[in-house]
Amino acid sequence: MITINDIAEMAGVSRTTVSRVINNTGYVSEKARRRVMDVIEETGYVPSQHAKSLRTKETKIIGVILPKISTDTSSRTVNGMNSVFEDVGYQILLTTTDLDQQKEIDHLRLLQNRQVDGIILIATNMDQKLVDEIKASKVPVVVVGQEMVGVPSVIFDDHAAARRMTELLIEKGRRSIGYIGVDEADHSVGVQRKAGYLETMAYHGIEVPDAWMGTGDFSIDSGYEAMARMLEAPVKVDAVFAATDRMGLGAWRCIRRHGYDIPGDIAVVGIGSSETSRFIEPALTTIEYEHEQAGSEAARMMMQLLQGKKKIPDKKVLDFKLVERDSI
Amino acid sequence: MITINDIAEMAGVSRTTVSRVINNTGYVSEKARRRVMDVIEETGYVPSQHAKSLRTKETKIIGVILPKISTDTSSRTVNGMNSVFEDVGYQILLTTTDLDQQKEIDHLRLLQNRQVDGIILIATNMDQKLVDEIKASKVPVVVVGQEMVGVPSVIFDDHAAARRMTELLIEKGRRSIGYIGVDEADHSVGVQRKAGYLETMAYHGIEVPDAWMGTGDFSIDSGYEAMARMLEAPVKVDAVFAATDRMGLGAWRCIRRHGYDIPGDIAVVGIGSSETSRFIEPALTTIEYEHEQAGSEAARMMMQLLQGKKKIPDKKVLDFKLVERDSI
DNA sequence: CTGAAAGCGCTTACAG
DNA sequence: CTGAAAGCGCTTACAG
Repeated sequence: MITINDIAEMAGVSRTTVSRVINNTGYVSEKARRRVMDVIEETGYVPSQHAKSLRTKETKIIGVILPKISTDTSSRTVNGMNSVFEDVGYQILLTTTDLDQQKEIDHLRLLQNRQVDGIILIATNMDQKLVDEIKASKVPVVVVGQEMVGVPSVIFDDHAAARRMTELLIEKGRRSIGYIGVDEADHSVGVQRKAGYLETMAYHGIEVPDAWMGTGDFSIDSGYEAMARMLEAPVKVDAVFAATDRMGLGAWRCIRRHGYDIPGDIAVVGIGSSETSRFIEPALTTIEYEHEQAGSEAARMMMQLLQGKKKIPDKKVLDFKLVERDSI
Repeated sequence: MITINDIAEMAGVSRTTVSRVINNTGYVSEKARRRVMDVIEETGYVPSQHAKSLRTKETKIIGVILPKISTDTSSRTVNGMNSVFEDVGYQILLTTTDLDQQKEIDHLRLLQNRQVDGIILIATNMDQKLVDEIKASKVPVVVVGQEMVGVPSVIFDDHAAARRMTELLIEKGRRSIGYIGVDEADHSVGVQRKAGYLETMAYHGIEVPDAWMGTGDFSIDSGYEAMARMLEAPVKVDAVFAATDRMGLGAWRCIRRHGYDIPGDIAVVGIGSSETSRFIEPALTTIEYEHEQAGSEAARMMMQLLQGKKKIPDKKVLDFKLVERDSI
């Protein structure tokens, strides 16, 4: 392996000078600079990041913790982060938790050991242990997807989105609107979306029997099953609002399998704007979140944190877009 | 920051001893070990990976170059790699090329500077410059998705898959089978799949007019457009084979929009087994590749390379599965 | 404008 | 079983 010492020797200067031309810092005579450049060019020398990091305490690597890599949401978010980090010469070190809460904490530690400059966590819960771990972090942490007080976060307005969607259903003349949610450990999806739905129903004076409230686990199948149970409710629903598109897809399929018409008998809506939801006929009405934007916002926040800007906003709430299609 | 020296001092031993207990190497008395362990425990000390890497020349990080992160294929492949790397304490450093060929080369270099232990490249082409760069790499490289002579690769049998799919269509009584492919720079998808189709057609003595051969760019829209052109061919097709599910989806939609029945008038098949292809009605007949397996195989190959095993297989060809559904 | 020297936090022969 | 010392490849005051 070729080192800075080799270059110095070949160029007939000290390694201090080589370092200076590499980093474009301090004074170097044009003649010396040229000689060094030439040698670097012909040897293909590249400085060791480790040696550099050891000295500077900087790695230009951002650790990213994902709940699951194989999802459209994750990949779009990472894509957004990548677009800003790339421009500033940062890279991403990815880890996945596979929805294991303990792993979120493990990876938080692991990444710090890797001496990443910062960590972006795509969060699915707000467990107190997790929050503690984040606050104890030696490097800046930005959270995406869940609002954590005291931690810079990028979130979607789940509450407003759910309200808006429920309103839409009511505007369209639906009254008996069922809901398929998820566990409340997930504050954004489990709590906020449900609250938006419930509040809007209450606002319009519509009572919601228990049988209209289903719970799934994000999967298509769980949406199917929740819907199947809902179809047996004593008071029939004329619409169903699934907290995610995938569960909405399951409900959609279930409704058709049971011989009902969409939207004639039952309207179906979701949140997430997946490709499949757009492609089926009738296409699913949904809410579109800009995950790329969430990623790039998180990255921008991280850069500000890294630049020592103290006064960065504690949270950034992203907009959503209602996508009205045939299922309604 | 707390270092090995602090631990040594607090435990009343030399840092050599601390290093020994951390790495579980050499002799350490039980008493000393315990003292060191205790101090590490209570201080929460973690060794600096950079200092360690600087000495050992090992980083336990594998660089992964992806053409595009926002695709099902990419994420499943990374998932597969992750599952094996995780067990052996390796992590993944991700970069994306966004289908820019120059970036593939740039990232290959960039990752070496990061002193990754190895690089896995999900390849979309076999440009000679790229091959040269790979062969010049200081660290082991494994390629996924394209066969590169002299470079350990994990590939799918695209040729056999396309043959099998064409055969199936013919078994079902179709003769006028159109094809929607992609640019030949992509050897696997562009060349191999088309060859499989063409050979099977020739084997059965079916002539293929130019108007049956379309080209897209992997997108749904490009499949739609290629199909639209094909529908105007003087000799009508009674089936269409798209080289990817996404283009197949476009063709599927185009056929229906033009008032034809699937599979009554025209059968549609693809390759890739995407979620949407499963969900539409009639569901798309397709070929399923095990991307997770491709990822884990690549990771295993990498580990063997890293362990200095010289005699690893030059390539690993993965199996495929025919998924017959209603579109045929 | 340039270089000698110290130091970043580790590991590893070597000597005891 | 243990420690002193050298060295990994860099950067950065400091002195000239």
